[in-house]
Amino acid sequence: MESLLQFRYMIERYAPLAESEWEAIAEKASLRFLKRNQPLISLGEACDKLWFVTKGLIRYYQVDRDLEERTTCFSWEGHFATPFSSYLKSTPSYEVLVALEQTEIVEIHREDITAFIETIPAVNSMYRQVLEEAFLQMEHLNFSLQHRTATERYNTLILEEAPELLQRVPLVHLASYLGISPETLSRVRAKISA
Amino acid sequence: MESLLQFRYMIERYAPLAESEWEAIAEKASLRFLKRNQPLISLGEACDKLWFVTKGLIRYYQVDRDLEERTTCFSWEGHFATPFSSYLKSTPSYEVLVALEQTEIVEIHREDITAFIETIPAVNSMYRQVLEEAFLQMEHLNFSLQHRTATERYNTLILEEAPELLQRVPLVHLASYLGISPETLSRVRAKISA
DNA sequence: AACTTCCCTTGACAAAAGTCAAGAAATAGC
DNA sequence: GCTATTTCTTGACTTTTGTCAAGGGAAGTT
Repeated sequence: MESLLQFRYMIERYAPLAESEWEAIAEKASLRFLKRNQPLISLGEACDKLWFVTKGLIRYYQVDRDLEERTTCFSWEGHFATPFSSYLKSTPSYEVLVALEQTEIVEIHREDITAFIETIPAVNSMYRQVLEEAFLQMEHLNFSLQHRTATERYNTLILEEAPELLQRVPLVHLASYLGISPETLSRVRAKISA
Repeated sequence: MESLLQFRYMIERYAPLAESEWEAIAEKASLRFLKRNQPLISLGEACDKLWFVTKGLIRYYQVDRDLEERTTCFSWEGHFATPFSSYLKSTPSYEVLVALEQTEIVEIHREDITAFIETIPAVNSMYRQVLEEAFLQMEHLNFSLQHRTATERYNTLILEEAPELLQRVPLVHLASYLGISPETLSRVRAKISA
């Protein structure tokens, strides 16, 4: 499917768009292509764009005190990708977003999106609801991290809820996302398949 | 301070309210008082109200498979309190909100708030920004749970960022919130003060 | 195809955290 | 002020997870 259209359908999942509204949005939206391992935003850059992934997969990570990369999140086709704190507060990003695969992205400047949120009800509604859903997702992840063992987290967060990540993300990064070492993840997997 | 006014100030932190707008809101808002240990919402109840705490402290927990209470969150004066999933989706709540102290709350029906979000720009703006801030908070908690040890979590999440909880919340619940056993928390504290 | 790099697993051991049980200390409620 | 209850700590032990190190295998690049 044409990539811009994917973004239109995303908005219209929440409320219909008038043709003129869509044209206004499409005019401000541009496409961006990333190669494997290419960063979408690097450490310390400020982010003034909103991104929507139409193809491919983005990994989020922070560089920790010990210089290790700590993976915090993934975004793939059909989802937004943004270093949210930097986007909202116009501060240097402490997280890096990098493509794990060839990735295609719809990009819109924050000022344009902000304007659309004010003027286009469908965008307002979409923005609010995407935020609400992301919040619930996050609550879910939180509970898992607070109160579940490594094995349980792997089972629910990966095997049940995002099995496609297994094919697309190196296990080191999944381990980091689950808050465990790669070796522990390896053993968890060995025990399950035994 | 008069409690309803606290709620008004909350909204006006984000954008000014016309007097007529505030009157419309005040008319729909009511006060509610909870004694220590009194639930604000119980397991399986659906939530169709939004709550704002003006005095006191609310603990959130879920009852797990092993019948243990897993604490997930706290809300105190100046913050909203809501079983967000139940509130948004009108589904039975899987979390319980209970007062840890004598607590005073501003209550507004969801339909009224929804209407105000549509019609009063300040409420729209406040709602969106409170959600955004809560999301950032959650990201922060998440990172801590994913990538920090028990001791580090206690240091940052409690000692640095919410020390007043120490005086107000039994350590069992703080331990659960940090994703560790009460014994471990006790040892962490012993090691720190040594 | 050969080479390099990255990825994953496994073993041995160390460290961190959980569990069970007992008792001390603090607190709520009368 | 007293009592019953809750809360917190500590010890001994178990389980889980992390760390270090080595090796095999897959995948990307030239």
